[in-house]
Amino acid sequence: MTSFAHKQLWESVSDQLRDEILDGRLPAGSRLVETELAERFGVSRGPIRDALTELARGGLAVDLPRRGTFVSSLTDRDLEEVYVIRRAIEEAAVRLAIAKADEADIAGMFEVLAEVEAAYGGDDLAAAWEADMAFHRAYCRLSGNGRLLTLFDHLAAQTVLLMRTALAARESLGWTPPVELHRHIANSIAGRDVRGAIDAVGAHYQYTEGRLFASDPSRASAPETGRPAPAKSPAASAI
Amino acid sequence: MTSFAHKQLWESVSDQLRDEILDGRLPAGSRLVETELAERFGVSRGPIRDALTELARGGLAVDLPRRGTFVSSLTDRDLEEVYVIRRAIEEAAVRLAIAKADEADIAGMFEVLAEVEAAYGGDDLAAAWEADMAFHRAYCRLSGNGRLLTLFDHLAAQTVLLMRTALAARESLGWTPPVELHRHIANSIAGRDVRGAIDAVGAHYQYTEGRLFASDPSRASAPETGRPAPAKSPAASAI
DNA sequence: CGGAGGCTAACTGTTGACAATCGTCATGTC
DNA sequence: GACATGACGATTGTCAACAGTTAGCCTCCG
Repeated sequence: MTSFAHKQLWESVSDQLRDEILDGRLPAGSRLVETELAERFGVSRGPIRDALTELARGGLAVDLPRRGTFVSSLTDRDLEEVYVIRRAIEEAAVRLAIAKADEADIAGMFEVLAEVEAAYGGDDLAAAWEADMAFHRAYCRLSGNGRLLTLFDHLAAQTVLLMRTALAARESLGWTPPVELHRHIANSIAGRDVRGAIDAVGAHYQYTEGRLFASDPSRASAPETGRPAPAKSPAASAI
Repeated sequence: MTSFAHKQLWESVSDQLRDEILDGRLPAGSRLVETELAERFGVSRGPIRDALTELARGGLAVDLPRRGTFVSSLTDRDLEEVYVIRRAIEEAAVRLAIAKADEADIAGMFEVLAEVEAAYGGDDLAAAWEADMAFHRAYCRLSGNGRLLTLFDHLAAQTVLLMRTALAARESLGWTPPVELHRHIANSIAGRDVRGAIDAVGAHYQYTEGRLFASDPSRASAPETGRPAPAKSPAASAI
């Protein structure tokens, strides 16, 4: 209860950089030079290195050994990877949430959902995405699985990053937010309908992926046959 | 092809420590003192810190700020968290593997499976676990999803760690390895039977969890009602 | 004019040292 | 006798500097 955890220096740096990356102030591909950041934040290179490691851990940056650290420039393929995992763990999350959440938890989830719908009604698309993630995060939290929650946080951050870079450019218009799909998920959880909730999550992702990859005909429904190099490092594909 | 990647110092340290943790030479709860390790490995504290960060990232160690780093001592609750996520992503993995794997991939998977069964026939339980993980890893790799694969690696390492510490003590006897469940998974993938493969993975986990938590009657089928503190850090529960 | 090779500058990987913090133990007080 | 308080030791967090490597540019040669 009491432990204020004495925020480490690198945490402040990491938080600040994460905000700038997700805000777009640090565009994808930007080089993050340790000495520059050290001077800018008024600390030594040590905490900067820790902060960059943390960003790389969350998928927002990639570290090329002896080359430097860069803001991740995620591709459609990366987003597909992220979505596969998000769908899998969110389906597990709603199953657990139904088993563990009490009425107060569910009421809180609906509050978040209302904020999402309000945000989509406004014209700040970035704020809407943030609220959208907060809703998904809500039932991941109700799963009571800490590992699942932090995993979701990492994946959500990567989702937001790509949303900003890729989607905003090409089809920010034809996009209609999946409000009724969200409500379907929430209602299924509230109604303790496991099958329905899992299907609702699946429907949500099917809709979203269909929307995102609509412009790429090669991914219509069949997966590509040729797999690229084994890629020991998962981030190697994204500079 | 050419890039030898010039293995960083911290990677060697991290690999060595990981082996020792999974071997049991570094028991759960052991304190990992930076200065000691620096002297032992003949390097400075910098690479040691990087190595410990990597271990913490994989869940094999926990870092208490200003207190030190310790080998994770995972609890049943941690194992349950791990298994929930493993089941979720492995179900997704087999789905993708069926879509993407060619015949050579599947033949390779069956080779690994044969090694697992041979290992379970022997008397080196640790080697059998390692082979077991290699089989699960095989179809995660066939998913073609790099993030999923590294996520699996982290979860598998935590599984092995807890297997050694907890399970070996209490019921290494009554344990019958799920060889037929493994073969069911492999056959379903080979037969391109998505539904069957997913169900086979589910059956495997249902069996394994039932075996592991059999001694804990409170977890028979109903989840616990009282949730502990929110636990901002997922590793906080495990010293 | 184009390309290969070497040179230079900049940055990361690593190191050793300093300082702040936490746990432990001893001491003193209620 | 139990609890609070203080000092000490050990360990981590942070810092500044050195060495090796990488990328970019410039020159030289064909």
